[in-house]
Amino acid sequence: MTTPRVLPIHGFPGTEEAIPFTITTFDDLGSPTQDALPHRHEFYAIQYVTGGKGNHIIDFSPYALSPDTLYFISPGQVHFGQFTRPLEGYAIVFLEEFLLYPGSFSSSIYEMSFFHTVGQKPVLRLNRPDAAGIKSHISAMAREYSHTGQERLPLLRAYLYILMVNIQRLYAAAYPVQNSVKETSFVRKFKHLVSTHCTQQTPLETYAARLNVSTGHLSNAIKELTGQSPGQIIRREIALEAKRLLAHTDLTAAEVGYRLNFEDPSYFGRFFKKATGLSPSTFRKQVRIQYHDIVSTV
DNA sequence: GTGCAAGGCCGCCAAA
DNA sequence: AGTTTGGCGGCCTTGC
Repeated sequence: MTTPRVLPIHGFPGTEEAIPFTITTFDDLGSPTQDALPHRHEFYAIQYVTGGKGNHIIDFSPYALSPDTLYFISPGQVHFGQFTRPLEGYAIVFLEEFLLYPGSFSSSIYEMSFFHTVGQKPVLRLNRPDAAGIKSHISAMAREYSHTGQERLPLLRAYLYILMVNIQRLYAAAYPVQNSVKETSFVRKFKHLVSTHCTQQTPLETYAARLNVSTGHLSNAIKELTGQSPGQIIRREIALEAKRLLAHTDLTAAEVGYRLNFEDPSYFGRFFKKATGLSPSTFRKQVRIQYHDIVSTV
């Protein structure tokens, strides 16, 4: 198997209608080969798995697939599946703007702690009664999706919102944190901004301006809530992007560095080693052995 | 919010 | 050839 030269980025799947929202079963999704290759999305995805066997690898962490489990993929995350039995269940995908349509709810995607997770897994295993509730809600969503008429759009938005608030409650119970939703949503918003801007050299003031706070407040708040300085978080995100490119492309280490705005390959090497404990080329070898193992042991 | 000093980051160079 | 390590210094970030 040859490594693709570039890492695929999937835009919103083409639909006959204009709304950035779809719900499908994995059967209807067609070629599972697409999901078996490392790729990333511009959209959010909630996967409700009811059957199938294998592993789902999200940004280098493998998660065994099991029934009655939800998987949350945020924009930019590199993921792929290794299936020995095809997936069963639903995939719900949407863009953030779907929640922000005129007349929609004022809530923000960043209030959902299962997207842009801060330390927690992007996975939620449901117990039997919770799974039944989520499943019937998603089934109702899928039915509404196949309808036509004016009420469809507001209903789908409402269904999605209620689904996410319900998931949020279960997720918060599974992964308790001490900070409030408002505080952690600020962190998630910052981290998402960082993940989309870290490949350019973006000064701290730009992030602060986007978040409508001063640089001083940004530094203090992020340090307070995460224990890390903004700079540390930015560098961690850059290191993650470097890992993605090393693992999934044929770019040389120096080229990966250039892409991430490192003028000097030698400094990039030192940066990467400090962040991950491994040199770029050792990481590349190691992760490919790991993935090969996952492929062959499943 | 402002100022300042210490430390860490980042780029240049050499060498293995 | 490309990668990795190390020294050196300007300058940005951090934390008081």
